[in-house]
Amino acid sequence: MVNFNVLTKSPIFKGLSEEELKELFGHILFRVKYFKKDDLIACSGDELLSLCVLQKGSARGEMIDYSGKTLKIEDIETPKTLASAFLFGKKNRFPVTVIANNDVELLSIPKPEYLNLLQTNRTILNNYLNTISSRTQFLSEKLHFLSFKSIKEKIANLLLNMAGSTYHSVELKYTQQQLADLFGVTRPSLARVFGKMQDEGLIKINKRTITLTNKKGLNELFQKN
Amino acid sequence: MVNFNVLTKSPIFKGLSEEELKELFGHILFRVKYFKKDDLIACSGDELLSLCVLQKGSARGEMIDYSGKTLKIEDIETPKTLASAFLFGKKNRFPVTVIANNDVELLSIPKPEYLNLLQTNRTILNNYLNTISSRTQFLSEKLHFLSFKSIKEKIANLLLNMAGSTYHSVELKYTQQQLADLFGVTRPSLARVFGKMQDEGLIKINKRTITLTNKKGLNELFQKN
DNA sequence: CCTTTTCTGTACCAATTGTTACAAACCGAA
DNA sequence: TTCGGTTTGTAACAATTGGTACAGAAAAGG
Repeated sequence: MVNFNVLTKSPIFKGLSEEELKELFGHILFRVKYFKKDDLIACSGDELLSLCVLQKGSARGEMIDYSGKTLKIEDIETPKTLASAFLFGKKNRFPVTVIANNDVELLSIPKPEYLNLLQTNRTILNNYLNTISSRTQFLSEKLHFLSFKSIKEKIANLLLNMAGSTYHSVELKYTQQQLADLFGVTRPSLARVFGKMQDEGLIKINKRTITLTNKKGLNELFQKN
Repeated sequence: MVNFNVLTKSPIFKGLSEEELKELFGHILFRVKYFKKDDLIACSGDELLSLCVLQKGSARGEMIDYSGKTLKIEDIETPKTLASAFLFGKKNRFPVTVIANNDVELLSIPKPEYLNLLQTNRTILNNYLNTISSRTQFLSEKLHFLSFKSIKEKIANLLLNMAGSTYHSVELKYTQQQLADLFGVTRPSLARVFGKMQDEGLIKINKRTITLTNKKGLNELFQKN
């Protein structure tokens, strides 16, 4: 049975009332699939032929390596959609293997039916476009951030971003450890670079407050590429 | 004037005939904007309020750093769309500054009108969904690839991907230099790691052909994370 | 105030990669 | 074949970062 109340809270159906949803679902084909704990919901590489919305329970995405061992895990909670960014496009296949964490109810709408929904209802179209676009933008930002190779560049980028063109000092909201995790480096390495940048006269550290004493110099770190 | 012939070749209008396009464009509002060489088409941070298709000329995307100097460049050729992945989503703003390389004609369709097109014509909807989804998938892959930190991991990932589960030897289609550029590392560093992996008995190198002598060992490189 | 925990600065050494340089191997064209 | 350019293997050294450890500073809690 479709749980319309849950669906109204999902990213792709938000903004619609239960009544509107019921009306829309009266004109399309769909299925509700049931899984028990540790059931296989989808396999990495499976073609995505329908939009899948978790309306009950939670699932985990697992990466399987070449020898068959589980690698990384990502969790998918209740009102969310499975691999929504992979429903269309050239490689419309599951990037991960999806397994049920507990009793799971999955609303499955075939791609053609979902296209009907998108063309019928502007809110649903807007929701979907915003969802996948936001994801693209998130990935773009992440990728841009990763383009800074050295720790020094990462710090410079962070500080210049926080300061903008007006401010000359910023206050860090993270501990060194949190910042190190964010950068994907070790804490001592981060501290070392901070110290070196202070020695070089680029910044001045006072507790969590960092003064950008040489903005021009910080900028020049990016020139040599 | 709209050049419908060019538009039929653009990623978001392909599959439609000139006649169909003319018919569709008869029901929506749009503009054609003209730019001369080095004219500013859009500024980084500008809100994206309309879909922009290049129907003549070419443009370049420039990143401006904090001190005002130009950093990186990306080229946009004729039948393509400007920042199509940034039309929707939370941060629907230009990620780069766009400047005309020569005489440019830009078809500009306001967002609400484009939404009408998407709802009216299934081909256009499919095209757009495929376009931005493919981009997301491209970014996802790139990001996944960047998650391998060391050169050794990158090589192992490449080889295991090329070999799959059936083959035990692969032939590289790139020179070391090309591969190094792809990985974002220097050529000698890459060669060094290749040599070391051969010494460790993981692979065997014969010209461009690489035999995976120890697949299990290659896999284990990813375990320690 | 003192104690405990957390955070920070720093030192040391190992591992990895970049940089530069050079010679051998390879390959296509004359 | 010989020549010239490209590709590859390798070496030596520098720079960066990771890993580990430890002491002092700061913060939190009694």
